[in-house]
Amino acid sequence: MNNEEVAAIFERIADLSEIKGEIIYKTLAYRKAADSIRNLGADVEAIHREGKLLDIPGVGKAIAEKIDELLTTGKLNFLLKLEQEVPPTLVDLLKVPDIGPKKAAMFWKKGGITTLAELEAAARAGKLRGLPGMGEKSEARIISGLEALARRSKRLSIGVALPIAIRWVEWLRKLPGVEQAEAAGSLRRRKITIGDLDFVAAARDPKPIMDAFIHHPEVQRIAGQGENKSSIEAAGGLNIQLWIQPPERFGTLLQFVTGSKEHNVRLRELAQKKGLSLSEQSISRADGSEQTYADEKGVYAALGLPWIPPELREDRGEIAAALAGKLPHLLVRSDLKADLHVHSTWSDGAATIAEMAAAARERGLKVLAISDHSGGLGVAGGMSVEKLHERRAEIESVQEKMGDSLRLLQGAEVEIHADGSLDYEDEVLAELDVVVASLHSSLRQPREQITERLLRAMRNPNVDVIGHPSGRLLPNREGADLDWERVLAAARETGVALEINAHPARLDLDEVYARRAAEMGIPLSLNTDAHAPDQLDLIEYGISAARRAWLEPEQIINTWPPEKLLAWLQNRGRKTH
DNA sequence: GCCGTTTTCGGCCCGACTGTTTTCAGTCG
Repeated sequence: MNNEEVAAIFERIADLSEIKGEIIYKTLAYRKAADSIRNLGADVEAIHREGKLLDIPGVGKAIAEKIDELLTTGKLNFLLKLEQEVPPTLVDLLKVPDIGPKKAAMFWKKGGITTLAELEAAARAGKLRGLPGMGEKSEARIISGLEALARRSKRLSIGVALPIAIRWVEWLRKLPGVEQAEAAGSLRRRKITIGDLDFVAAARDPKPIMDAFIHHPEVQRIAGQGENKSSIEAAGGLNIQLWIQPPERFGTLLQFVTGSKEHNVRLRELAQKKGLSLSEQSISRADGSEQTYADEKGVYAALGLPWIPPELREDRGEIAAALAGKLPHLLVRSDLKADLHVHSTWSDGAATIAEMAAAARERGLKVLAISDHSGGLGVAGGMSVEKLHERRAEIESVQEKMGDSLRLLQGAEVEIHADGSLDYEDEVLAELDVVVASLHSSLRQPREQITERLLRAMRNPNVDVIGHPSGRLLPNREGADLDWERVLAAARETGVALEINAHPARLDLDEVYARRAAEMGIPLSLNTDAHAPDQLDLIEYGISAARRAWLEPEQIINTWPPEKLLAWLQNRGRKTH
């Protein structure tokens, strides 16, 4: 079982326990454990083998035993029993807005409802309104919620969500009375996929702003409206929240709405230990006095912490690091000197080498590898060896024109065949300055096979970088089922760099493995995979991904001074394994 | 069910919004 599967089991236990009416702190413990497992970056099976399950935060004796049973026998009696007590289909009801564990349990016990279909039938027949705590309005909200659920978009990739969010923020900032407005929530933390959009605004009088918000032309449904907080549904089932506080309370508001929820819980626990109470409005003392904060920095300072960058606010150790003065100094765009993975018209790119080079120079890069596809990838118009040799002259000619301002490298993105062999012979690879080896096809091979395949490519001393290692496409296509323990071990052994592909549909290597890889001393390479000049700006998404992985500049070879990077590339081929 | 620079037992974040159970519970972030 992989981490995701184990995590999903504990989330299921949490959902069912909550409906069963188990004390809330037990269900929170299951959720916390699920989260931890998902964020491990290491294989839970490997940790199990080493007998180190108790080292996982939020995993104690009881949960460790459950993991052990799960990984040893493939099933979990505790869950099987739970599913006898609580109809498993009830967890589907929790997805409906306004239905939580209490209502789900009530529908089941008092109304005999266990499935979404039964719920909808009962609601439309007017049979919900007689149940405890249910009136006509609640029944109508359930129907509306069921419809919203059907319309609701899947999570958006950050590349789709960010431009939408920017548009809304600009609209908000133009409203009279709005002194500040920001996108908060998971978008501000730059998660790779976004569920809802959350905006915060500072204003003296919130009413006209809330009014404008719920009457925005894109609003399809008003899910809630109040003085400080309103919630709407926009086109495509996208849910959007707006929170408003006066300017002097904007700091606590922005902090609160940025989240994550888990980060905020830790922060509030910390506040409590200091005899303080943190909310979106202020920090208050036991005597009732309160202090307001216009910016976030003040909020963190009041708790004895340096400001924590939003990308780190996931309760993955950032508060402990902040307390110890050991927050990473995260990568910023100006740190990046090189892009080792861009395409040109020699394969499936839209721009010439000269155009890509000019765009790279404009953006302050010092090194650019033209890494067109090898011949094997038919759809992408990959280069035959002959074409590759022809291209060499053009790169050299553009290099002459660029002079010292930009160093162009002869590169290729070489296809890793289904058996792990590469698309070009070793002699051809050896002629190149940079070899990025990537999986594009047969991604559904079984774990053992696809892992071996990738490892074979990594062990080729001509390979410098493994491009978008998992091959995932966000938000829907899962990556290859790789044995990450072996992949990371092989990367450490061979010294090959793992790519963080900045394209917002990839962001691959995933942040949890990127963080672990960096901790293991594995070099990482942050590249755009640009197929046109303006796609060089997609690097922003990659930077966010790297920041979420706690990466510091020196862990990314693209930040190295050009001489150091070139020396590293030249020495790669001579490595013995 | 987890966890410990106050604790191995007794805690475990805080407030807005909604609808209904006329004083509060449920849901959400």
